[in-house]
Amino acid sequence: MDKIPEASRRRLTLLASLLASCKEERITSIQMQKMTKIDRALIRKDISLAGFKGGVSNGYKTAELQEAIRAALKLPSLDQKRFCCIAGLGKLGAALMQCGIFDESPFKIVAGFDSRVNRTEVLSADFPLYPAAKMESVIPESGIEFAILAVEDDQAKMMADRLATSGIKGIVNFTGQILEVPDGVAVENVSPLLALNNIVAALQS
Amino acid sequence: MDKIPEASRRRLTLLASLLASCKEERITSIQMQKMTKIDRALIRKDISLAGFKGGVSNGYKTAELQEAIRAALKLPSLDQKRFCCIAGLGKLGAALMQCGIFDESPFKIVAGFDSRVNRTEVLSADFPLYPAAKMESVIPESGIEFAILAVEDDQAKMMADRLATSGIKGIVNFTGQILEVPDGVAVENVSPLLALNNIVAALQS
DNA sequence: ATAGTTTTGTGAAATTATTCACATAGCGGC
DNA sequence: GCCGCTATGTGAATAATTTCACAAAACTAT
Repeated sequence: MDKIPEASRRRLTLLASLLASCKEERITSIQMQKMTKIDRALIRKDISLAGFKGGVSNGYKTAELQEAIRAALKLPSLDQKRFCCIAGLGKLGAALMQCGIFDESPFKIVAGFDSRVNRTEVLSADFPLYPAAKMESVIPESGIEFAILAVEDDQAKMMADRLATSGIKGIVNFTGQILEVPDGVAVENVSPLLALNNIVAALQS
Repeated sequence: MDKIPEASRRRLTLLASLLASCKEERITSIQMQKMTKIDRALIRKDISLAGFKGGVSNGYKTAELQEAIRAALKLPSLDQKRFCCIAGLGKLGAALMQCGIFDESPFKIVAGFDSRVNRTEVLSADFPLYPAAKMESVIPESGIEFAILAVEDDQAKMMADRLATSGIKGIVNFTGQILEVPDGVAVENVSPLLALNNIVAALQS
């Protein structure tokens, strides 16, 4: 149960997500392979890496396995919400904050930031919106750990720097820019453009 | 120049994206390492895998390297646009179609779909919006290859099935559901929730 | 029970990926 | 043109991941 390698971690978070929306009481490595395209022997190895041993001849108990993976990866649960902010309240940022995607999740948006004052005034949310100048004070004071970055590309670098300076531990990057961040800050690139390029590249093989 | 392994491909698309927004004329593996956190020896190996040999003592020519990577991965360029659609015109889908993120890209949104007729009537875009029932006919007829899936979670499975049936080759999945798709259809999961979980898991190590 | 399936958990083997290390080559200054 | 610096390109070494294959365990049905 030492350190789980990155590739396994990513597969395990995917499995956790799969299990979260699985309605069956039990699930086998074969079924998980069908959903995720991950080889079933590898799935079993990953589960074993996560320190779980509960499988039997008709598979794993869904709830038990999910809980084990969440524990191994130290994923947050609904009763210990982790605070996030949205940086950039353009069309995309505004939609992300309003679309309710985080409602049932262990993550809670507690602030929004934009460098254009009129965005923070025009929009409304059930958490406060601040001008970007307040980032450095609001983020540490509110215990915000993670940021959704949805600014225009030309502001991405600057905003990422400021988020890092403010003590943010992870950035979900919706911009098309690759962010250079200090060690200890994790970046997850979810730009639709990058995703499409990855798809095109994958189809070639 | 045979087949590039998936891990290398992903690093190369990242490099391509980095190069696309790099204003310098030349770039070295050391600078790329600083931006991407990929070891510079590995970056050189990947570039070599892509079949490029142009580096010299002061690095690679940015434009040349970018072009070589795009060619090796067969990434689309601005003069051969690839057609996409958006499935799900809720807050997030509508924002994605309006926020202009694809404007300067080789991808072009040419249709939007939603199962709620009033969404397709209320919203407007510079491409047509259709009720979901039209998917199976519009997608093949318009030459649409890729889809952005931004429906509610409870419709994700059904919509993914229908997209696959309609001949879609790749899905950028914004939903929290893991999609089971036929072979030959690529899925890229960009759910912000999955991204946040990956970040939390990464920070543990 | 018992026999027949099914699926896990895991060492060992095979494969793949990454890092090392260095010969080679371009560039800049003198 | 020559010397020192810097960075590439790449075999060889190392490390890691994935696949294989099978004994052990647990269900099912009779």
